Amino acid sequence: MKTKENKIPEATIKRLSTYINCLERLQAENNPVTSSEMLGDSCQVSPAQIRKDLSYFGEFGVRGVGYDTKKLESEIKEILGLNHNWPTTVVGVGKLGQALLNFAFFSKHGFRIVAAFDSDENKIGSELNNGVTILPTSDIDKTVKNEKISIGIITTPADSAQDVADKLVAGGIKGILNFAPIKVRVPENIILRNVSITSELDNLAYLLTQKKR
Amino acid sequence: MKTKENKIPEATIKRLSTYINCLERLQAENNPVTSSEMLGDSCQVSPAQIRKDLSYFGEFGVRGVGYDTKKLESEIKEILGLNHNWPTTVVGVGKLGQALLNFAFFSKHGFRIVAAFDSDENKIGSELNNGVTILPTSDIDKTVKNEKISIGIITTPADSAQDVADKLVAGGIKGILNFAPIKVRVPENIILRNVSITSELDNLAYLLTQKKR
DNA sequence: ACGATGCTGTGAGAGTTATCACATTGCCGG
DNA sequence: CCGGCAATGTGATAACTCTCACAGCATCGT
Repeated sequence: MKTKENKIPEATIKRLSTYINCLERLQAENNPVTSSEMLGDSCQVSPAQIRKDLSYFGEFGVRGVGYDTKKLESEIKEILGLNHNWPTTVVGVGKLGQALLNFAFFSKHGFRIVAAFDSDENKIGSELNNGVTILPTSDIDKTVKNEKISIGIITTPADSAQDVADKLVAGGIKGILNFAPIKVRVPENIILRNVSITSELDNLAYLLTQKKR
Repeated sequence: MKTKENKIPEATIKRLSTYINCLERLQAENNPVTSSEMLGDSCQVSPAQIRKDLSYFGEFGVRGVGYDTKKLESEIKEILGLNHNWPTTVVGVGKLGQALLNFAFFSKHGFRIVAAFDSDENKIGSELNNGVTILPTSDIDKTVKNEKISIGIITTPADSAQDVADKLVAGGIKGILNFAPIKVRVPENIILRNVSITSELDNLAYLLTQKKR
C-alpha cells in the first residue's frame, strides 16, 4: 500500500466518481460486499479497469472475496477529497443555476453552498431553499474573500462568464467549474474545468451521422 | 484528400465542437481569416492539435495564410452532421430540462425540439416558449415513433431515468443524452452518452485536494 | 491442516492520442 | 516572374491509457 504519487489518469478520476454512485446503489440493493465484476457490471466499466484504477491508490479489496461496498465508497471519497468541506458558490441563478442549487448531491459530497450571485435586480435579495440570499455580482470579490469560498460554479450566459471568472479569481477562489459555453481564462494556479453541454450534443450528432454510413 | 474513414479520436470530436464556438467568436471580432495559432489561443488548444484534428477530415486551410473562419465553421458543422435536422425531445421538464429548452444553441446546431415529457400532472398540458406542449411520459413511445424523433435528452431524477430510456428505445430513438446521475443501459445499436455533472465537481475537488499537498 | 477455489493486484504489452519538427505549398513584393 | 515568407499538413516519435493474463493471497470445505 503506497499511494504512488505518480500521474493518475484523468479518466481514472472521472470513473472513481461514478464508482461512488454505483456503490451507493449496490448498498441500497443489499450488497455489503461486491466484486470488481459486479461493480463493473453496475457502472459499465471493465473489471480490470476498476482494479487498475483502485491500484493507483492502494489495496482496498480482499483477494478471493471482493470489496466492502461501504468501506470502498468511503475510501474513494477520501481519495477524491470529498470528506473535506468545500465552501461553494453558484454565480448565475438562472434555470441551470437553480437546477444545481436544488441538487441533493452537493452536501453528500462535501460541497456547501454558502453564496449565490446574479446580476438580475429582481432576483437579488430573494432567498434560496437553504437560506442563502442572492447577492449582486458586484459583491463576488468581497464575499469570496470573507467566506473563504474555494469553489465557484459559473452558470451565466457566455458574455458575462469571463467577467465573473475574473471576479472570482480576484476574491481568491481556488477552483472554477464553468458551464457557460465559452472557455474562460484564469491564472495558472487556479483549477478550471469547463463543462460543455453543447459539445456533448454535437458529439451525439456526429456519432449518429457516422452510423448512417 | 478525403475523409479517411479511419478511427477518429473521440477527443477530436469534442474539440471540433469547441472550435465552432471559437470561430463564431473570432468572426464576431472581425477576423475573416485565422491561423491555427490564433484559433488555438482562442480555445486553449495547441496549434498542432488543431491542425492534426482537422487533418483527419481533409485540408481546410491555405498554407502561408490560414483558415477562412466562416468557411471552416461551416466545414466543421458539416463534419459533425449539424446541418442535418435532428428531431429532438427532452424528458423531464424540471429546472435542468427548462434550462436546456431555453437554449438558443439548439436551433443553431440543427436540433429541433419537437416534444417534451414530464410525469408531473401539473406540468402536463402546459406549453413551452416554442409552442411545444408537455406530454405525459406514457406517451413517449408513441410520440417518438410518430414524430420520428432521433435524439432523446433525459433530465429526470435518477430513479426514473432507466424507465424513460426504455420508453425512448421502444419508440425507436437513435441516440440518447443522459443527464441523470446514473448510467442507463440501452441496446447495442443505440448511441448513448452520459453526462455526469457530479463527476465534474468531484474531479475539481480531487484536483484541489492534490494542490494542497 | 491443507488443498481447492475465487477474486484481487499488477507487470507487461497492445492500442490510442498528443506532440514535434519540418517538408510543402500558396501568397506577395519587388 | 521569381525568391522569400508564413502557416499548413503530416510522418515519426513520445506519452499516455487500457487490456490481458496470471501470480498472490484470503477463505472455505473436508
